[in-house]
Amino acid sequence: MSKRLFCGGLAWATTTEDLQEAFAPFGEVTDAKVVTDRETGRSRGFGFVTFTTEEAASTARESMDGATLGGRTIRVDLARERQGGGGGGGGGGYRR
DNA sequence: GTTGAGCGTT
Repeated sequence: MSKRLFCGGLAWATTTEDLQEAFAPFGEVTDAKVVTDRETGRSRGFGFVTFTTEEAASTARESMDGATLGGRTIRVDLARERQGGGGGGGGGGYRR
């Protein structure tokens, strides 16, 4: 099981390793990903980080939300579930 | 060579 966090407001230069390195000290990051445009390869300015425990995820969220990374203040929140079904929680209820 | 709230491609 793992907890996922959504990271927004990232600088265009922020990459997956930057996220992984930035969240690593808060817990064991099993997966990190900065969403880049599939066609241009440029960063979309947001990404996701997966932790092994919600405790690490919570600590990272409380510590990194509003923090500065790559020169820009980033936003950290509970990520939503891509697999339809779950959804809810985090940034705000929204259905798709 | 740009943009700035958000929730991702295999």
